[in-house]
Amino acid sequence: MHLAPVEQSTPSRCVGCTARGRAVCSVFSPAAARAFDRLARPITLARGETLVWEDDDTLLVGFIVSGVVKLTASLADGREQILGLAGAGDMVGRPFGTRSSYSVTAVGPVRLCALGRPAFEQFAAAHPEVEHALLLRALDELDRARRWMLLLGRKSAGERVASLLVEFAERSPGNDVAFPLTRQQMGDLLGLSIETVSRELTKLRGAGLITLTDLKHFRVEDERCLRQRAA
Amino acid sequence: MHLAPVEQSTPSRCVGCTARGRAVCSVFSPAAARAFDRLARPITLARGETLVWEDDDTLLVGFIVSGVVKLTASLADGREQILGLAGAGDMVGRPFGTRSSYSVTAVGPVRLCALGRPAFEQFAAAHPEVEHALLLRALDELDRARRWMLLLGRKSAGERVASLLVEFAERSPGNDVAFPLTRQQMGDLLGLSIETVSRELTKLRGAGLITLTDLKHFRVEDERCLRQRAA
DNA sequence: CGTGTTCTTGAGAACGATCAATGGCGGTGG
DNA sequence: CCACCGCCATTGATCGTTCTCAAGAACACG
Repeated sequence: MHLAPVEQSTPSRCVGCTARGRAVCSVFSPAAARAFDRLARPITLARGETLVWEDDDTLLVGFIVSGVVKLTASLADGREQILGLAGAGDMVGRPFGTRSSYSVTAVGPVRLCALGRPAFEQFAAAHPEVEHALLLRALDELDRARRWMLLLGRKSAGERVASLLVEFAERSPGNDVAFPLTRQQMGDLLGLSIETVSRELTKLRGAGLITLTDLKHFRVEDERCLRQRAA
Repeated sequence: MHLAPVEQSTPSRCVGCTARGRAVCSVFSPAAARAFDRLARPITLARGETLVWEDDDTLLVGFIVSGVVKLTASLADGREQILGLAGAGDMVGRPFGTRSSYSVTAVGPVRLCALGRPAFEQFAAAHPEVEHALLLRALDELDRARRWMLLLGRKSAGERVASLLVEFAERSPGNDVAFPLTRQQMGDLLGLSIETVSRELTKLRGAGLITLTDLKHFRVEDERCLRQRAA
């Protein structure tokens, strides 16, 4: 029969996607995956490239396949705040809204899977399980943003840096952790100057809580104490 | 006929609800409204009463009918940060998650409409239009939280206070605005001490941008300049 | 092996917190 | 009705933390 189900003849690219397990896409039904596949196209960003600009119309929604992007907001005089990081499986962009209130910029090389915002909105509306998954993620992100507000509003510089190192350590398998960010980016995330970040790191080193093996790597020597300092 | 549609005989309390137009409930189908009505019960809180405690299990989801609640997180030594305010029509609680990462406390007398978290989750899952509305709200809240992160991380005390006054003014119809918060609460929201808030208010008064008619009311004299100071 | 970038360290200034005292307002009870 | 009390807000003086400016060191790149 040459009238075999046409779906079989368009194998989904999603199937082999390395971010599949972590992304919203994991809840796609086979039909949804095929529909998504037709709409999405791959995009790559080099380090420093910006996908969405603050205050611009959001034309795209993307799902990160690999790499890390930062979400940043800034003031007229150039002061910048990193609002969050997004990695493999995370969504970037703002469905159901026109203006983006932040920029999305690649921290390193990034691959993602993008579609037009209106197309994605239609797709989501047609698949309640997708909207449910988006809701769960949005609520999680909201919790994370709010926890960060406590850090920005009330924690001291030392507590902020310790908190960040704990977060890095939690995301890393071994005891030896790589800084995924430059000092400048850590400052922008913590609401501190680059010099203060550096000084607090040397304080922690001096206290024996961490060792800086390399400029880009550290080792947690006393996790208990480090967590305590994170307050 | 005594077999008239049974739905007609259980009029929905939602129908007369004053928060109806602003809440997620506005998208309820008649059937959804009746189902919601069976599950929800009214709750009142006095000023200072806490509905949900930080780090506690979230047992309830509520929709505010009138009044204002604050969402707060705090550190072991008592430092506190207000993460946001919720008013008529807003949802409080954390569906689809067990632990609340913040407390919910009444700023003044509050009336709300509450149901058990699991019951609400089932209800939401059964009504995709409700989940869609929740998603839109969650994304909006996320944008607001992130805008606040820029304030907490990078704005000066003067800019923070001006930003807050602009927000108050935007929510008020006339030029004469009431502070919905005490100085302490404003400090907790802005990540500042109570004294700094007070000093910045007098600076703005001295500059002629606002007049403090009463301790609890101010008038915007130069909105353009005030916005400029909000950076 | 330079050259540019990033990181560290230091000195000084500025900003906001803390401590302390005073003033204003509302509620309560005599 | 007034006096008292408690809470909230303002103002001042001082202290500490963090930022800014500046120089030098370590590293990454061609």
